Amino acid sequence: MSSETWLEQLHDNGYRVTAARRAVVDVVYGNTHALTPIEVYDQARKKYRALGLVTVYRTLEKLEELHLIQRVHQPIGCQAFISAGLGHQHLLLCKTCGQVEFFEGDDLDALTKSIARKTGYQIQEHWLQLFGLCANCK
Amino acid sequence: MSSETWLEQLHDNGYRVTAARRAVVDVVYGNTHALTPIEVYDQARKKYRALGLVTVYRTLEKLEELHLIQRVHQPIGCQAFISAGLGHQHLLLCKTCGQVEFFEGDDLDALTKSIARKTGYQIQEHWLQLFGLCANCK
DNA sequence: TACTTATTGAAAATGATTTTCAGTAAGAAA
DNA sequence: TTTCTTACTGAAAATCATTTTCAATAAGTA
Repeated sequence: MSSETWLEQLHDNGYRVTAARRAVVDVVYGNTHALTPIEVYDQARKKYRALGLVTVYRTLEKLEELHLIQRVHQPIGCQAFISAGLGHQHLLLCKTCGQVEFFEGDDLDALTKSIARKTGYQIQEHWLQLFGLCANCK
Repeated sequence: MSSETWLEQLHDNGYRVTAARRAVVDVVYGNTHALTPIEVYDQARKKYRALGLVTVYRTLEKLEELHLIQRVHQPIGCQAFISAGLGHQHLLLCKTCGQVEFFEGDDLDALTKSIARKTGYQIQEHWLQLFGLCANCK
């Protein structure tokens, strides 16, 4: 499994595989840090100087649409993206270096049902995120 | 407990209580819907026509600093604010009308410890949010 | 190899937020 | 009360992120 997978996905969905998109995908694919569009732009331009920031925005939009990346919400801002986890996964973020870990196995059924009963809401989805310090930063 | 409480808090922290701030506080205090700066501006101007949008931004900033309001993160955007809950509370949001409910009593200790062990992270805080349809909208 | 049309980067437009600034008014002190 | 300092105000300008426009280019099918 490599970044080629993402390029194939783009192709299979009717999008063209271009040098600009390769550069963006190469930066984001498998990166364990959440990156903003500008950060992607800066890193990708090291490999492909002619890249435009607009193309970064457009490519991230398509990758998100194909569920290959997902937006990361943080106290400092909500414009960063990370490779999407497989299935129902949650994020653990290092507050210092921005490193991201995925985890699953949260069991919120009991809590969800209890809250649905108390509030009368029909609960459809949940967001759970943990913040802390990674092994390196602590 | 009324919006006067918030005005007192502003005063006690060395900020002045002005007509503009009263208008903003009157709109946000006790409101069960998350409101964006523009929405606060539109509603507050009904009571105080001379209000400027800049002052709304500045007042929201101070209310957040005093932990009287908190920012609400949603799939559609992260610029809205709601009266802050007391203590450690989480949000339940109606996807249709934006109504907000607070809840507490999540017990994530077991999960948190297990993930800390697996990842080597020192976990400091967590975000939990539920989304669904409120009793009216469902 | 030719040809259609999606994609590109640059520039302009947009929208949200922040800064600047000179006039105003809150509220402490007299 | 009145005075006086200075925090606060709204308008306009500046900034920053994101989106749209557009003519040139190149992906990839025919």
